[in-house]
Amino acid sequence: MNDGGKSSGHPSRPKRADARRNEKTLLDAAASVFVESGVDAPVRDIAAKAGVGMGTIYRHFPTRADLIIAVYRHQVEACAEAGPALLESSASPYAALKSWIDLFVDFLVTKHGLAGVLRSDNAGFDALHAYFLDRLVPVCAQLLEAAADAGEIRSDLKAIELMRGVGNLCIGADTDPRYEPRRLVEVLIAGLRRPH
Amino acid sequence: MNDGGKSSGHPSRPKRADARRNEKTLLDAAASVFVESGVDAPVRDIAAKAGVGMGTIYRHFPTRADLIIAVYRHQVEACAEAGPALLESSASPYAALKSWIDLFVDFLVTKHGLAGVLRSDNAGFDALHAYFLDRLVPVCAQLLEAAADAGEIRSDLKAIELMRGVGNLCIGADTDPRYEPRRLVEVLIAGLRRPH
Amino acid sequence: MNDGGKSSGHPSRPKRADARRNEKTLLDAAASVFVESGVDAPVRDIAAKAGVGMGTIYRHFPTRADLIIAVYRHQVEACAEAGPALLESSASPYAALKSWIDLFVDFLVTKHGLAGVLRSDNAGFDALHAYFLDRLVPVCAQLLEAAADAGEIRSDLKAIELMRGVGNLCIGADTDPRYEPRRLVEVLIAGLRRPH
Amino acid sequence: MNDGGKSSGHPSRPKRADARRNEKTLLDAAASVFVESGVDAPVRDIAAKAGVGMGTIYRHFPTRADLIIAVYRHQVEACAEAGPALLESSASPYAALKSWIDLFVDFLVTKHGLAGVLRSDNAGFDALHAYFLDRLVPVCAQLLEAAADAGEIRSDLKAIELMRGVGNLCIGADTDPRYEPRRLVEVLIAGLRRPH
DNA sequence: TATGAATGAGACTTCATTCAT
DNA sequence: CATGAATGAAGTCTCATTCAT
Repeated sequence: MNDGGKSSGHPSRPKRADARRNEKTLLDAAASVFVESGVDAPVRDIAAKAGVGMGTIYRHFPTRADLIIAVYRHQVEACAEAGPALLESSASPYAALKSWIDLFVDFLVTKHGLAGVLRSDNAGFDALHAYFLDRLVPVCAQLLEAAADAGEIRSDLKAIELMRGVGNLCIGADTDPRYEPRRLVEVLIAGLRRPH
Repeated sequence: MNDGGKSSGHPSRPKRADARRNEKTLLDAAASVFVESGVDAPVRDIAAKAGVGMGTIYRHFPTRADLIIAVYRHQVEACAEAGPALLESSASPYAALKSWIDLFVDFLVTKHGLAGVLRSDNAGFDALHAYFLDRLVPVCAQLLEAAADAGEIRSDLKAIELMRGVGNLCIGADTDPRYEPRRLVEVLIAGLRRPH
Repeated sequence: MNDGGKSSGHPSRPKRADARRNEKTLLDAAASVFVESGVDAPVRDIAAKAGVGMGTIYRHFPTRADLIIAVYRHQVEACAEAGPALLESSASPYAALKSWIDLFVDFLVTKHGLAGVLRSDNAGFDALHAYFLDRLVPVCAQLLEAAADAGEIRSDLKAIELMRGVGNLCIGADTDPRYEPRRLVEVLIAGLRRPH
Repeated sequence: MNDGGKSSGHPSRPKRADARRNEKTLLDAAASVFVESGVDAPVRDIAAKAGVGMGTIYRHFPTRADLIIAVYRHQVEACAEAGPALLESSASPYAALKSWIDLFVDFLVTKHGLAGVLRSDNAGFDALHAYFLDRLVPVCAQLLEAAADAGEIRSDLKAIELMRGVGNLCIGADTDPRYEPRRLVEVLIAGLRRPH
């Protein structure tokens, strides 16, 4: 994981520490600017925020999609890891589901504009979408299945649908302070309960 | 093309006759282009779709907001009028609410991108938003109240919240064929049912 | 270019009274708008000021140059006629020259932007320029010659030069209240006095 | 212009020289195009003349005013510096004044359209106007005062007025070969001579 | 003949992206 | 490798001018 004093001629060389640090800086800057100006923010703004030249952005993330994907990968990872933990520590699978959804909502709402991208169907965003779902849907599915198995909720709604719905409900929450998605998400989750 | 009942033998193009319905044409074209490209679609595209010059757009709708507002006013009117009728013809207030929401969803989903604008808080869109809500929220509120009075649903969710939620759930339904908002809306509406 | 009512085989037909009145209205409106917005003012503005459609402007003055020329012809006529009268009523030819130049300056300064056009070399303005000079230069030349003959001024400056100079000195007087062209014109005229 | 400490090893320095050369090119091109088409010339034309993209214009001069100001600053500087030198090397203050005015006229006439801007009162041009006067008026005032002190000329005309007058007399000299402002300026300066 | 809606060229400005340094 | 200057496509908006009624 380091190149010590080694120099040229290395096949398949791991990234240098400073390069990784640079990439981290870029992602933080991009996330921050996305929050302020949306995912269409000028590259120049992101570069400025990161304190690097625009060329550096392009070096690390050849296309805007790459950058956005990287930003989301970063965020998604943290969320995904929280899923199983909640299932273990909660009173019931349904409670765990609710808690995880809350986490998911917090995540989306806090990260300004993220929900908006989630719905995007722009070419090149498929990769983001795919990864996002690949990583999070299983977690959600696990929670959903556990609750269904416990007889707490209906079992005909797929995890991907639920996540999409929750994601959509979060759209615009950041720009409109009057909009409170949590209440609606609560209603949505309530709608999952097994009908008598 | 047509002479609208007039049997005059004009050999030349009835250009001016078309122009009389130009505004309608413009609205239809704008709605259509909005569906395909969103409300930020180039004015030129809308003009091309309508078969008119760009200047014509600006003549009728000086600002983009004016155009969008006009497009929505057109759509909203039809939807709003359907509300009371449904309440009368349905088996129960809750059924009427469901039907109206279905109508609303159809409306949003069919008119691609409309849901996206509904959430916008851009300057100048306030007028659109205001009108939209002024016209539709009372209708929804009436249905909601009727259902609440009948004891069919909980009464702590405001019409504006519900509409916002339904609107959000419809975002992206047009561009992603895999996404079916109706199921989620159904779950949301189910979540309204009075808890036992 | 413009030969009044003559066209395509018609014998020179005099204009109808109402047509002439209409043209007068147009010229007044154009002059007024030129004062406010300059000679590049939108045709629509002029039409609005005159209370007619834009097409009417174009009917009477096919090109912008035609309109401007007409406006100036109108103004120039009045100024030209004042020349000989002043020569007769003044104490000396030089005094008459000064008075006429004052008149000319008043005319230019009052009619906003007129001086600016006078210097223009745009195609189509040649006709205006030519007429303007044809009508005014002889008047100025008469005054100049009289003063030179009286030994009051040097005789090596042509009328056309002097008028051009005075015209130029008036440029911008309308838009910049701090600029007072009369003092400079006075110095210029003083510079004409026969050197001792 | 070298980078001084060449051995210091600053690798991120060389671009500046190119950019500065570019700016010079831009100013020259703008001045040239202003001469041909006036200060309202399309940015595209200026960019084409300079052989650069339009964006380069905007990078260096965000607004048109900035560009014009820069063009004038460039020209004005050279003229201002010539003032004191002339006062020292001329036979009399009046002679120096005449020479400087000649220089000023040459400057204005050569740089087509410059005189036209001098009279502008458009918003944003205040800065240009202010700088222009700040830099040149004192020079002219110095010459004027010296001549007045020497009893060669009347002392009631301010430098700013004289410059404005000379500037105006130069308007159009470039586009109309028949117009020779120098003769008129000579008359104007002659008009300054102390009357007996 | 008068009207003014429609047209569309043209000017402005912004940024994504490339590439010389 | 990093930088940021340069490019130029794309979008907005304004009017001069035409022409159907």
